[in-house]
Amino acid sequence: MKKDKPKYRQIIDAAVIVIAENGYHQAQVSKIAKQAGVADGTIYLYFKNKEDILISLFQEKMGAFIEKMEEKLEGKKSAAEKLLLMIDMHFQMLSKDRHLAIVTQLELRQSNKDLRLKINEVLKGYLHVVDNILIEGRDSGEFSEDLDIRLARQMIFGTMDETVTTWVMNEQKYDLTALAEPVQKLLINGCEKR
Amino acid sequence: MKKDKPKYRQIIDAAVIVIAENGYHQAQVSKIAKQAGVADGTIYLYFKNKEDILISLFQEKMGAFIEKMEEKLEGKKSAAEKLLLMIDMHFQMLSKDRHLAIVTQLELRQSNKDLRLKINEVLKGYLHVVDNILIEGRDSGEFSEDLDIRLARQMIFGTMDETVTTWVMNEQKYDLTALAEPVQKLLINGCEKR
Amino acid sequence: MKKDKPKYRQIIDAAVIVIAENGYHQAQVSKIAKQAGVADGTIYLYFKNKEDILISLFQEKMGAFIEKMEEKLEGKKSAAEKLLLMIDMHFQMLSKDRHLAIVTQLELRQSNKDLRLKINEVLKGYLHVVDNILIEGRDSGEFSEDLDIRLARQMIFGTMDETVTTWVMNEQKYDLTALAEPVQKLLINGCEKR
Amino acid sequence: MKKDKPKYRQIIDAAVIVIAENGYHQAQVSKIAKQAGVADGTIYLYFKNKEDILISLFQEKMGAFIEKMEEKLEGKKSAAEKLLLMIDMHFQMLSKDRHLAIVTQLELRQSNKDLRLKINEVLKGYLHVVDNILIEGRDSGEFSEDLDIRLARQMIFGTMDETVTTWVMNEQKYDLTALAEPVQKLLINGCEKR
DNA sequence: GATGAATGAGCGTTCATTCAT
DNA sequence: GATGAATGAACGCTCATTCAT
Repeated sequence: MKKDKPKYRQIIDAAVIVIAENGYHQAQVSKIAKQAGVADGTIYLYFKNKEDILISLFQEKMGAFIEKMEEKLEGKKSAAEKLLLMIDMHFQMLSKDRHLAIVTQLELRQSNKDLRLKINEVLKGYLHVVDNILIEGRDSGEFSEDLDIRLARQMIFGTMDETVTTWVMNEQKYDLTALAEPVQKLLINGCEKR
Repeated sequence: MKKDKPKYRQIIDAAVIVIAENGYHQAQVSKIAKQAGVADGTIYLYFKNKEDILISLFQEKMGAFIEKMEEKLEGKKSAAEKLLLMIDMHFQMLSKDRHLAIVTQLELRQSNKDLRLKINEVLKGYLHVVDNILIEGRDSGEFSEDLDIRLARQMIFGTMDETVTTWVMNEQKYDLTALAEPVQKLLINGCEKR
Repeated sequence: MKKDKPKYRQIIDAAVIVIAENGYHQAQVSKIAKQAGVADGTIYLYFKNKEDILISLFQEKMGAFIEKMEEKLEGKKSAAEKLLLMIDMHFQMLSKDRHLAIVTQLELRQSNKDLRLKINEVLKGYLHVVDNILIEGRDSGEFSEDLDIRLARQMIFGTMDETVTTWVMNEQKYDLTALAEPVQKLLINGCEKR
Repeated sequence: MKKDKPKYRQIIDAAVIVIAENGYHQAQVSKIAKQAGVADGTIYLYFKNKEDILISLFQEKMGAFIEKMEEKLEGKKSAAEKLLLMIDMHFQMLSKDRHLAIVTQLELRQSNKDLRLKINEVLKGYLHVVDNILIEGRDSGEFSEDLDIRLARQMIFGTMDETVTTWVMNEQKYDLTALAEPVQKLLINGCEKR
């Protein structure tokens, strides 16, 4: 399996660094190869084409993240707790790897529609995690019984995404993880005075 | 003033159509010129360069939208009503112009960081509209008194954006405007049962 | 006659200034028109095309110069005196008009072969002046009897031209006219000790 | 070293031919690549840009020429002999390569000021050769003791250049090398009868 | 005569991908 | 498996010239 050979990860990690430091459109294959310490041609022994590097990058990082999250979520009882854990892990993952944050929030979005459709495919795993939390919360009576799962999921995703993107655009100047709890509260309670 | 001449709008409208139908990276200047019914060189009598077309496009469409919205908002009393009006107008604008929806939600995001920074500049006007609604709601006692304006704004923006993008990615198959009210309710009440 | 209308000279003078200040390749017709205070299209009422402006420029400036020189040369007796007068007038003309010097020595040479052939056509008048001085000197016994007129003319032209070009390239920092006499002596006596 | 690879010379030689046959402004990179038998992109593995081809062309041809000349000059005793050798070699180099003659005398002069400044830089090596001959001649008593080296150099350069340019403009119809001796005599003796 | 908006042909350069070694 | 030299398609922009007013 190619994915288990050291050069596979080497190239993906190089791609994250090169894209974060140079921007998507200045991340030429030759630069990634140089950063990875391999020849240009070697890239094509491990990836079908440049797009394949980016999809694989997303799959590797996001796949590992979702797996880890599902594990941890089992330890939590209420939907509210699960939601908080998810937001917190999401913010922590991106806080820890500033390169990855830039790549996922800014650079990878410059890819064309095709690539983004494939990225969405990967995101479906994440989506199911959110849906499960929401369904669980609705069925247990924690959340409103007529909660529209799809809309609620879009609110949760959209809010987290906007929060992280704003943080990246502000050059990661403040502590993102501190926002996990207030964001969770906001998502659960909404704006209204209670 | 160049902006008042018919060819200015002609070119911008052509750009929206060409970008929506061909994608950002396949929207060559010559294609836009052809669609607008002018010569390639004519473009440069009205715009500094290709990027300038895109910025102007965004300014024209968004600027007009924000203006119209501010006018209409004056007629509403409560913050909740204003929020609903804003979401509804936002969804209606993009529902009415399917090309514009594709361009703002998918294609324009492929632009480089520079262009996106300029787009964000334009968006600041929208941001103020949201902030004003939130502040008003908080001060009037409608919304929670310790509402974090910045976070709430990110939730509102993020949710609307995610909702529209999902709709566009699903090829605009369902009625987006029907979602305005449920989205507003969700933003105000959150997920929790009350 | 178009040449007698004020706009004809106006445009030529504008061309000299624009070319000297912006360089040959940055001397667009629209810039020349603006400098001349006329509309772009007006240029084409007085000149066939852009090349025609440059040829006319050269004809006007050089034609007037040659005429004036021929007049003055009549007052001189010896070929040596005539040679000195010619060199002196040549250096003075270009010393007085720094823009013209830049245009003839540097910028106009960037024109294509066709234009330069036409410029050479204009220069033939000058050439005859030199040839006449040389023939007169040879026949009067002042100059060597087996002087190769063509070679001698090339030496004189070449030396004057190189001297002026070097002066222009050195940003006209020293007094060119002071070189007229030493140059004439050098051309007459050569390098050898006598 | 890129300069030692065969394609480096191949491209330079192709540039000489293409420029000579099509003119400076019609010498597109794609034409040069085709003539050299390489792909367009290959040019950019050996040269920074189009201008770099032209500078390198000049450096290669002129650099080699000056080196060869300095070697041969050592075998000559008197300044007069050295001057003759230099003129002869200059005329022979350009006589042997008709394409190169066209390029250096006509086409390369159409380049912009930047390129010509770089060409002048290369010419400084040649300039030193001439200066050395003149100084030697003056110090040995062969040439006039109050010879102005700078002016004399301008005369020699100017005369050679004008002679070659006239020959090229006359489509190289006569034997240029036959003019080496008469030109040398003229430069040493001047016009005057002795 | 004068205007100036409109035209449209033309080209240097980049970079993902290949393939002989 | 690994290399890296070679490939060649693709495009934004300029500016001399025209012509309807």
